[in-house]
Amino acid sequence: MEEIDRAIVAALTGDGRLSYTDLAEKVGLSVSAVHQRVRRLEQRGVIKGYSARVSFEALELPLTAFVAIRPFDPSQPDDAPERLAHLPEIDSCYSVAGEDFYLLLVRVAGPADLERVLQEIRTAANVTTRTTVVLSTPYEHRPPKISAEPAVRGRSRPAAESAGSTAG
Amino acid sequence: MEEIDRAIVAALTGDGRLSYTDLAEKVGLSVSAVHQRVRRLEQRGVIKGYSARVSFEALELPLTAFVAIRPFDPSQPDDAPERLAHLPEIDSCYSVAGEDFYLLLVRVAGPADLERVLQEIRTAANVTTRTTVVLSTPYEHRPPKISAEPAVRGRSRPAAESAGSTAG
DNA sequence: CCTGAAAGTATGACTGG
DNA sequence: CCAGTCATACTTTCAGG
Repeated sequence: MEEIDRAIVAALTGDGRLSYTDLAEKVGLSVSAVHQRVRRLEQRGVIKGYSARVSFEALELPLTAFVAIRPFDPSQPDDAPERLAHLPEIDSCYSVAGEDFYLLLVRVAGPADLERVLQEIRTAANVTTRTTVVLSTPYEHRPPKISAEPAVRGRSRPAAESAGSTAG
Repeated sequence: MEEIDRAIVAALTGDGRLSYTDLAEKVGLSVSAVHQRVRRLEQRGVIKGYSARVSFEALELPLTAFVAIRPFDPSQPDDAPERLAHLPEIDSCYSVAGEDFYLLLVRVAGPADLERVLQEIRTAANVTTRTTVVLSTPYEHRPPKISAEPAVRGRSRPAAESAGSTAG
């Protein structure tokens, strides 16, 4: 990916509702060109979609917790993510290396809700849980570093490109 | 918050670029009314902003890890979040209950990058780290459950519903 | 791959139930 | 608090360098 595409992605991660007009000004292209690039980025899957950022406190889900799970019986087929997908309190599910099998991020209304969700997790996926309550969130979902200077790290790339220089 | 506002928030978490026209159709109000409600939701901080969802693989950040940290010297002032904020590889920082002080979510290009970031975390915040590598992400950042559970029992005027299968 | 322009559509403010 | 209208701005497509 090249410099202008990175600038577009960076701008849209900061404000997903930026108009093509503003975007064109930011990156120094015409509106049509920017529009074309955004469509290509969406089509290639670089931009997967757009979301509103909501306040979980305002949605009455002020309690966040990480729930590490591991199966009671490791010989059983491991389909925990599917068996837990129906629980709307689970924000994210990560398959992890280490002692645990999965790490879940859950958001609930309070301790009583957390207790209920933990029970549902245990019964639905036949797992044990180890829960870490989040006390506060200094920052979350920060835009990734998308610099204009792509650092090539140890992967083979087309021979025509050379590290650190702009390619045509 | 009431039912229609919840429906609006749910729709916008699923697609942050929905037009007010589409939104009005979904919730069964006029464009003007929906527009007014969205502005109030933004103003009240329920909707904090809009973002593009990007593919971290496409951004050449395919390696995700959780880094639990705790200070070398617990008597020192605990300002780890500020001292780590400058590291762009840190996606999120959670203050947690339990053995560790903070849980960081980091995204990097590969193992070599992870090693470098861990060193930077340790020196910048004077902490020890315990890292859990993410192998895969079955799902992430799912829209929270918003509707169907009003806080106060009571029914306002029924809104005409049409075409309801969005944002589970 | 870019620019520029034209048609269709959404937005934002305002009037009025 | 909701609906309708209108001027302005944006989006989207098409022709062309």
